[in-house]
Amino acid sequence: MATDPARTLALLWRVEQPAGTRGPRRGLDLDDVVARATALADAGGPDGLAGLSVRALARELGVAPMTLYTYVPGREELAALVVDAAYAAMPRRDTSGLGWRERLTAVAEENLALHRAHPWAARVDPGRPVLGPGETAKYEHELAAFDELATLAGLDDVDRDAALTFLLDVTRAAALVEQHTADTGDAGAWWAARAPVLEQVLDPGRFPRAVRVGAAAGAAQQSARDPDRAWRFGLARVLDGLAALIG
Amino acid sequence: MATDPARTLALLWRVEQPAGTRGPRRGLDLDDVVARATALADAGGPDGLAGLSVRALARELGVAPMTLYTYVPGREELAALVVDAAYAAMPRRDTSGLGWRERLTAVAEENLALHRAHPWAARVDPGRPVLGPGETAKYEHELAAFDELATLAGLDDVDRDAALTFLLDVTRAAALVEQHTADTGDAGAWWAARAPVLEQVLDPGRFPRAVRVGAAAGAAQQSARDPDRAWRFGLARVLDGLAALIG
DNA sequence: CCGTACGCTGTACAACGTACTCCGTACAGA
DNA sequence: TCTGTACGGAGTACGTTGTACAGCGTACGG
Repeated sequence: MATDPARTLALLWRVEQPAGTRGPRRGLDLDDVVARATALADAGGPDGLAGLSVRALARELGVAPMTLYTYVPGREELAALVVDAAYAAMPRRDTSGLGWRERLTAVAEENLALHRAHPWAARVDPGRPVLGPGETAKYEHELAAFDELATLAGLDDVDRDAALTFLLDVTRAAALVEQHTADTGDAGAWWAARAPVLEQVLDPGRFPRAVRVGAAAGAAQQSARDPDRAWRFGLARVLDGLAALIG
Repeated sequence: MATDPARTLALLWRVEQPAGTRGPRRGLDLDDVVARATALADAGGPDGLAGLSVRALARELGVAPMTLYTYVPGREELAALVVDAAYAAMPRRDTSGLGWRERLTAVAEENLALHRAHPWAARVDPGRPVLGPGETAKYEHELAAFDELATLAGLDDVDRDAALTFLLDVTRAAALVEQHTADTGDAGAWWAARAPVLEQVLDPGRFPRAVRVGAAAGAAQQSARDPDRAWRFGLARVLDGLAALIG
């Protein structure tokens, strides 16, 4: 694999070289390839993007595996395209004019919706930016939501970025927990399979808080009444923490 | 693979059935296997745990690949053992008696140290608890750091868990960003490889904030002066957000 | 009308996890 | 002391992965 960053970026932004007109016409469209890959990843559950295989995608597209390599340099670049396309497809509420708390809440909700639509998105390494058009548009939109807060709190650009990262981190983490409880399905079965060993081993004398709090948190997460209490807790804490920056 | 949760838990807690005394003695120690696996994962960088292979570990231990399957049911369980061992090995400062801000800061710093020692630890899915002795001890220790805050703010057990999750999420996210800038190594080279395309494509008219803030944040992360500013920002926000719960 | 650039594919290789089968060891019971 | 058997370990093999390479056929530029 080349893994040439410039080539990957050119692919993401669709600024490939003209690609001479000789030979047979392409049978596929890059956007179709990415759309099908996204569907496959979605079908693959939380690890759908990691589990996305070139061969499976080729089968889906009715094409030989190696054919995909004329569209995309390799698996890694394909994943980047899928991620960026998901970012590009996010609905972005126009919240200009609203208060900063509402704007930040909207951003958080949009990201929560993303993670619900594409469970694998929560496993994308946030430390490795894709720098594609989708991610850039998302970044621009979300930074705009901080306009009022940045003014009120006197945030410079570095802090504005940190504040956004802060908000997204908490949202992603909440999505991961939510997915786990959803995957678990029958919560009783999950615990039932583990209880025999845990009862033998989780000594309330050694781990008083862990046993008590773990049981409470586990029960709360699985209660249908309050599925996203941790999420709302985190969001409220984020907003309060940022509010403390204001004068 | 069996992937029997009870078997995995028994393995983690070392409460395997006695295992009759017939036949040759075991040539390896499970703890050694896990220690070597940890070393291999550490050497593998950020994706070291995902990239840890049974064959490579067997080679390292001077043993046939299949031999490892008499110690561990499969790759997944091996990974769980590695993770739990890393949690178990974390130094845990005794901060009882200190103020809650100091105690929470200590917890955050311990986790940051973990992520620095084992970059792969930041990629462990926090939604899928391992429930081993290491994780349990870590959980107990960290919950204890919230004792004073829970009293002052009237946190119930569910909120206490959520608050801890909140703190750890922000820490993990900061570690991921830090790792990225560390991996990047020569920051100039990273940007240089991407600049030609980005300059062509990042229109400051379309993405005014993204271009401006992105540049500032990128520069700040790579400045040696202020490597963990985002981390301290996040931690301060967490503490302020939690402080708002008091009275 | 040809040469050539290009889309596409079949084959092949290295690496992976792990199921199955066998071998030799060393203890339990006689 | 002898023997049956439980058990640790290893060799082989299968199906999977990403992708390098070489060839084939198509359709346009000259």
